[in-house]
Amino acid sequence: MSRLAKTDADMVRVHNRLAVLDHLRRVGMTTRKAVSEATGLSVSASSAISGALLRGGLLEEVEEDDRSIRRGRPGKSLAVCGRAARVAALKIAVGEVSGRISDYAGRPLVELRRGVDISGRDGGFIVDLLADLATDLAGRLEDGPRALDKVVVAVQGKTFSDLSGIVWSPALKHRHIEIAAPLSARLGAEVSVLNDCSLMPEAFRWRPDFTGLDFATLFVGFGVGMGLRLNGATFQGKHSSAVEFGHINHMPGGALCRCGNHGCVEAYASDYAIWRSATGNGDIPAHRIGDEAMQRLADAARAGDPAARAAFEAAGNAIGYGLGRVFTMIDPLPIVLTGSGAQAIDLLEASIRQGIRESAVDGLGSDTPLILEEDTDALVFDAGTAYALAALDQEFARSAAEATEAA
Amino acid sequence: MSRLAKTDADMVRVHNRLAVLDHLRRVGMTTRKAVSEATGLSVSASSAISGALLRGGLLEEVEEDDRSIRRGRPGKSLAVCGRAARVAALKIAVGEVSGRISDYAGRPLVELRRGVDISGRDGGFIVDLLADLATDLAGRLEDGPRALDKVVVAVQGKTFSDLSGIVWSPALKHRHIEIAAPLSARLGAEVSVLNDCSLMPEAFRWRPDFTGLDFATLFVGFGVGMGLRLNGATFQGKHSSAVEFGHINHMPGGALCRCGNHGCVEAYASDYAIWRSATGNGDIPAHRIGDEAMQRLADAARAGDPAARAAFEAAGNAIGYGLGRVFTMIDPLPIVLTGSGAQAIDLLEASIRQGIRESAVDGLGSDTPLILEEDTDALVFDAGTAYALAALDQEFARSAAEATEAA
DNA sequence: AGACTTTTTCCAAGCCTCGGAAAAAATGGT
DNA sequence: ACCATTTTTTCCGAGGCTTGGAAAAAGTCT
Repeated sequence: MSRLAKTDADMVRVHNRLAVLDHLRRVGMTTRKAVSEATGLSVSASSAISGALLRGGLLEEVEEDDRSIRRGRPGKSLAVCGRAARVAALKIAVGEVSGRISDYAGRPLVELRRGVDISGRDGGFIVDLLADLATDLAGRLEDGPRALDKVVVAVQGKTFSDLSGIVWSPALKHRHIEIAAPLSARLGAEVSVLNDCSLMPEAFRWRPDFTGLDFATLFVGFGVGMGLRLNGATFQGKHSSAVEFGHINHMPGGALCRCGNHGCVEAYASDYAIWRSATGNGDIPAHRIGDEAMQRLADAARAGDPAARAAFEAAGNAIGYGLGRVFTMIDPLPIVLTGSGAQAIDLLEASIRQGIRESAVDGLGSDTPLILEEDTDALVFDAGTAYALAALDQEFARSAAEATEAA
Repeated sequence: MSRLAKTDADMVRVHNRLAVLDHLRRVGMTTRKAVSEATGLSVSASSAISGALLRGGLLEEVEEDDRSIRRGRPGKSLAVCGRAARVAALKIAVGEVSGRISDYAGRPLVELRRGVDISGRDGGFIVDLLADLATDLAGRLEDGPRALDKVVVAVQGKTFSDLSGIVWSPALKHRHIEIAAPLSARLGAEVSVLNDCSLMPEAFRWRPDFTGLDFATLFVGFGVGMGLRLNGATFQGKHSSAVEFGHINHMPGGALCRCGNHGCVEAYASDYAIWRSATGNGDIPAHRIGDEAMQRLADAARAGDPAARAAFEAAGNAIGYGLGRVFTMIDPLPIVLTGSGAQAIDLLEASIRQGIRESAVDGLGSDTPLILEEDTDALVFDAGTAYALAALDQEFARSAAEATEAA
């Protein structure tokens, strides 16, 4: 079996339609001419493709208010048509499920959050819960309920690499839970299940300031997780779903981690690890440390409490060494930081950078940009939505032939 | 600037020509029909493309001796035509430069090895040395000297990501040495300079048993280095050239490494580290530990010498933890091991696997296949040759239009 | 209102690949 | 020997997509 597959006219069409859609998602609104210049397509091709996508209902012509006073025929502005689809991003976390429905242009339409103790529940319950959540969300849409076109479920924990369900999650006692197939049957839309942290770089997929940029997203909170954008693609393992940054070993034979190993980054840098270290309690706390408790701990450190200060410093050190190791393997990368760690960045940053300095060759990357994103939930919803939309774009571009003949 | 570039008929042609070449490199020799089946191209297209490549001189029709007694018109076998090009793979190591010229079919034609003390020499000297080596190699070709079409220089040490030269090498005192441009001017062929370890996965590019497989190549010897093949592509960083596996931190605040940091994998697992640990000498030896010295050390360990045994065990442990960290980030991968570490695998394997077990989540990957390749030089030559040939294939596929009209 | 400019649309041409038919090159049977 | 069969190649028309240039459209400027 050869590795290179053939290409033909179909692929050219799909590729170029995707290029047009992709560009419109980035800039929001432009003319056919501008699309042509940005993509390298000829004006004729840009016009033809735009026309097909317009007839297919994926794009719409919009009135641009900002028409600068220039001579010549003004370009008709195109934009992704929100009405073309509805996608849902759902999220499973410890003690909570939440979700958001967005339109095809990526605009958020409704959001819901629901505290539920799902810890002991089985797969059927989870699927029911998600299906109800999605149905309730759809019911609250302004222009009436409407079937979803694509659903993404972001999960704390490890998911199957075929996006079918959950291998293991700290939110659940049960293991190996199938989600995609049964939920898809309930909702009538394709469902993909992914790890929340590894999904996160998708949130920046069309953000102009991140275009072409390789970076890492780092979640520090209940656990510690990472997402990587490398060579313009969100990194996905073949077996596991995630860059298990939290379980990269920091200190051989070190502190006990929830995973059973000793010395993981998470065993120093997660909420429970910081709490455990600051309180001098050697055990892993049975329940999740609340955000308020972490805030109090951070305030104590800021007030000068030595044990708390030391705990945050050890956390930053472990994160820094972890990043240094990643940078040594891959490259120094800008870091988007979120979770409770982002709230305590004042306590962590110095030791993070110090850790990188000590562990990366020539200390390379110790001055890497740290971008804070306080709202983790919004980030996950953005990421899930972007993932869903990108998948829809693919499907729509592929079936554009039918869309054309329908006109 | 959009990320997706346009596609057109030209790209289709290039892609499909590459698919045909790629398949022929894998299987060595087949018929147009078989190519069609393997690539997914129609028989007509396969035939047309083969014809064009044939006229362009990239392929040749060969007599297949193994013609099984079947009915029907026998297929004419095609193969990559060795005469189409000459490529050189050169290698810079501590105290030695070497090289090999191969034909376009990848068959080795001549090889040379030359011991030279290059440590204190500057860029001009290195370029002269490589140019002379290449010229001497070309002079020894059976069918007379001939200009090279592509040259790859594999270097121990860090190289520029634009393949233009050496940032730093343990073989050289000078830093920032430009190689590609001046050597290219001397030899009349494009020159690419890459790190030897990160290049190594290329050696397996067309090996059928590695098709579609993700794996890592691990060199343990004078230094410690790694190459990664991920998603069918050899991983290259944007800034540095290599997966600096040897400098992934193993133990915070641990043993002193040549790079100046403390606790790198290399500071435990490289020849000098093992030697230093076994002899109880705390300093980094000024000169390279010879292969014979390492053999003696290994034999001592096999004979039961406790210090030597402990040194090899610590080395294996550091490698194992390093692999565990890589596996946690990426995925468990098969490992191709080469260098003096491959010779001492009996002393290392247990502690390597133990280290993976202790550092990877659920010990995943501790049973990963370890494939030994004793001949490091051959591996590097194979890799450089494959890299050069792949680059040539790209160029030839692109210019196939001209080749066609020449017929 | 007419001249200019700029964006879109329209159309013939050029390249690929595809599918089917025809040709080519062997084997097998009578 | 000779013809039917089988299998691989080649040939040819059709279809799809992009391109470049010409024509049309839709505004400003004087």
